[in-house]
This record gives sequence, structure tokens and C-alpha cells, in this order.
Amino acid sequence: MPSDTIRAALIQRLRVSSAIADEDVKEIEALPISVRQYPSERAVVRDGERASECCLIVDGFCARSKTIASGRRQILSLQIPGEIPDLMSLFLHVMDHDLTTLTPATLGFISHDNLRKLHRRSPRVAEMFWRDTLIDSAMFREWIVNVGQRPAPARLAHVMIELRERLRLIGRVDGDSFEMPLTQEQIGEALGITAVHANRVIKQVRQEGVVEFSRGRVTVLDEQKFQELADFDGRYLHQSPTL
Amino acid sequence: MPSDTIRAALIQRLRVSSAIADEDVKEIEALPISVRQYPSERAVVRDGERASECCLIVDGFCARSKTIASGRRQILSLQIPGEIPDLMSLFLHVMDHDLTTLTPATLGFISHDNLRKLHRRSPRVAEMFWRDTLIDSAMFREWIVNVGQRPAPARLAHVMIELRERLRLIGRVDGDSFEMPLTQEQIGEALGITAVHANRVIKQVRQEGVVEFSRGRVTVLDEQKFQELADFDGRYLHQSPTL
DNA sequence: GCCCGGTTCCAACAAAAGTTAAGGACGGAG
DNA sequence: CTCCGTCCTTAACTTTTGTTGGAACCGGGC
Repeated sequence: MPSDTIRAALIQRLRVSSAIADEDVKEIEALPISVRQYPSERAVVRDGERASECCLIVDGFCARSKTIASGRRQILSLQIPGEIPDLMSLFLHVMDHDLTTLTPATLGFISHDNLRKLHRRSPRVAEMFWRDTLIDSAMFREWIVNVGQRPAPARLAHVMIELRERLRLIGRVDGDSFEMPLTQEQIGEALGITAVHANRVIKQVRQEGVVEFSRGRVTVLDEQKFQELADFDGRYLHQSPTL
Repeated sequence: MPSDTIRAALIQRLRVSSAIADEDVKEIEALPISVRQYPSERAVVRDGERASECCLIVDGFCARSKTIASGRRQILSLQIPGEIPDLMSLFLHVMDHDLTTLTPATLGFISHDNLRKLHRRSPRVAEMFWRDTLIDSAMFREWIVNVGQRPAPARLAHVMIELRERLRLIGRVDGDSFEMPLTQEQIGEALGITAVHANRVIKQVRQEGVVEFSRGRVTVLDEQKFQELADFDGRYLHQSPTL
């Protein structure tokens, strides 16, 4: 795979949230990245591990999660191409959660050393990455609200819309449908409910003609109902450099 | 209030998670801070506002929260002296949540301009603050897990232990008891349950002889039961510079 | 002292979500 | 093509949590 394809989604995403100078783009394009293929459902980094590199998602979907003593698992975020989900490992050396592929994925690994050197050379790039981790943090805040306060059908719709708005930036929304490659079990883990209940909720929104979900794909049937149900306000994604 | 008292808790906290050089301490001690008194239950920054300064908690307790369209409120974190809960506003200019006092509080305000200048002058300090926002993020992740997966009594115990472990660092734990100045309504908002249910849960843990909670103070009755109930693993607090 | 507002506490009932169990659909391996 | 495992689907039942409404408590102000 050509080098610019590997970095394309990353640069595209950074541009959306930060104004970015051409020379900084060059710096990022010069970063050595080693690309590896991962099968579906494979751990990339595990809770408790010490990382020495960060993982850029070139293609495919990943999820971050934590598992508690009782064995229940909570999905913390869904991650899409162009993102570096474990950028935090640069300064938080021991992982406090898992990063796992949801689909077969192409992942690019960037060494901490090289990232740190880049930061020293270019404070602007460092700030851009910092901002990226802050947006990550904002998404966690909204996820807390989702799981803590919204009724289950709204939780589902909210996660779907968040994913859609992020996929839109990388040109991955196809009309009224987009990919969301999760099993109902995993949807339950994302929403803080059981798989059985996730199934009930999916059935309900389907019967109400709001969205269809099957084989890892969401199709919006009634955009207005969908938005109302989700109670979605995208400000927290901070998708504008001026804000 | 003397300047070193104002900064003491901040420096103390930074020392715990990052190794910090004496000259950096001097830089931080040279930061202009304007101190103001706030009454209890007063908004410090609101969702949607553009901030031009960050808020250091000198004394008192604060909480971060988001309110959804239905009016339900979710508390995202509790904040204690020495913390800068809105450090993220340096790069995420529009607030995506509220910061409110829980008690009468002494707050110190540091201008974004001065913080940015400090970052340019001392990348080490910048990294230290970055690390601080990353720990913040790690705490949100654990909060998601708490609200999403644990049974209500465990949620309560977990929030209590997290608060205690953080208070311990600033010398604010008194034997088997510590301050947690929340009403039952607010505890409900933190745990993602209603005030009525919060009351039921508090009653239950009290009857089981685990903890006592009244008038904003937690007293641990049975440390072992408390720990087991909370399912607490403090690694996510990253309270060690070497990790 | 006494009132007043905000808490705390509780009960009864309703709704949401968890548990268990089991049948059916679907896709890949042999 | 059939077998097998995973996922989806549903039902029946239990448990947890929300809702409503009201009583008791408590501290501060008059």
C-alpha cells in the first residue's frame, strides 16, 4: 500500500479539527510507519501492557473496552480509519483498557520515540495531537451521558449518529446508510445493556420505522425521528478548527 | 492567601503523576493567578461558553456535568483542590459541559495566554499538563465502565473509593472517613440513577455495615467489604510517574 | 422558639432491563 | 450438500430501577 494512502485518512481528520500547515503535513508524512494486517476480533493492545508504539487505523474498525472482575465488558469507543486510538499511550505508559479489531484491519504502527522527536521539533504538531486526545476525551464524556442518562433506544441511536458523523468526514457514508460492524452482543456492551435487551431495542426502532440494522450496516429510514430519538448535538466532536 | 498556598496542591498533584524539575516548579509558581471566591452550587463555566482562562481549584469541591434535552443531568467527575478541571479549554475553545461548585470554593484563574506562553517556553511543563488531561480522560473511561456495567451499590462504592484515593494524595483523608459533599440527588446524577434509588442503595450499604454516608461525609465501616463491593483497581489513576 | 425550604427517607406501583432457555437463520468448513 | 458454530430472535420470568407522592428531619433565618 502506498505511503500517502496510509496517511490520507489521518491528515484528513486532523485538518477537520485543527488548521494545519503544509510543512507540518510533510513532517507527518515523513513519520516511519510499519503496516500490519490484523484479523477480526484480535487484541491490538491489552489492558496492563506497556506500549512503545501507537496504532494508526489505516482500514477497518476497532473498539476500545474494559472488562471488570465479574467478566462484563464495556465498550468505550468505536474507532475508524484515520484515528490513533492509543495516542494516550505516549504519556500514559501502561494501558488501562483494551484495543481490539472489530473487523479485519490494516494497522500502521508509529514508534513513541519518533512521535516524541516530532513533538520536540514541531510544537504545532504536538498541539494538534494534544487536541486530538482532548476530543477523544470529549467523546468519552458524551459516552458517559449516553450510558448514564438516556433510555436504551436513544442510546442506540446516539451511538449510531456519532459514528455516522465521524464516518462522514472520511467519506464513508453512503446516502442513508453506513457501516457499523458490531454484533448485537457488542452493541449491548457499548450501550451498557445485555445482548437480549439490545435485540429488543433494535427490534423496536426497526418496527417504529426509524432505522434498520442488519449485517453490520445501519440504514436510516426516517431521519427526523432518528435525530429526535438520539438527542444528538455534535458540538462535542469539535469538528471545526475555529471552535 | 499566600501565593504558595494557592499553588501547593497543584504542584503536589503534578509531582505524583510526573517527575518534575525544580526549574519547572519555579515556572509554575511564576504563573499569574487571580483568585476569586465562589458560593456553593454556582456555575464556573457553562456548556457552550468560550473560555479564555483555566480554573485551578484552590479549595472546595466542584463537579463537571452535562444536561440532556430531557433535563436529566449526568455528573462526569468530581474535582478537588489542586486540579484544573477545564484545562482542556486551552485547545477545545467551546466548553462541551458545565463546571459547577459543590461547596463554597476558592478558585484561581490562569489565562490561556500565559499557559500557552509557558508551554512554548517549557515543553516539559506542556507534557506534564498534557499528561494531566490524559489522566482525566482515563478517569472518564473508568466512569463509563462504572455507570455502564456495575450494579448500583458497586457504582456508589467505586465513586467513593476513587474520590478517597485522590483525596489521599492531598492529605484530605482522615482515618476511615473523608469528605464527599454531595446530596443524594447529586449522587444519583453521578451514578446514573434517580435520587430515590440512590437513597435505597445508600440505605442498603449502610445496613450491610459497609459504609456510612451522611452530611457529606463518608465513613468506611468495613474496609474489606468496601473494596470487594467497589471492584476498584486504581491503575487508571496513573498515580506514579514511572508508569 | 418557630417557620421554611431543602433534604432524607420510605412505600406502592409501573416500567425497564436482566436471566434463562430454546428455536431458527446464516455462512463457512469439510 | 450437510454439518457446525455463531448470531439473531423470541418467550417467560425475575430483578432492578423509575415514578409518584408523602412524611420526617434538619439547619438557618426571623
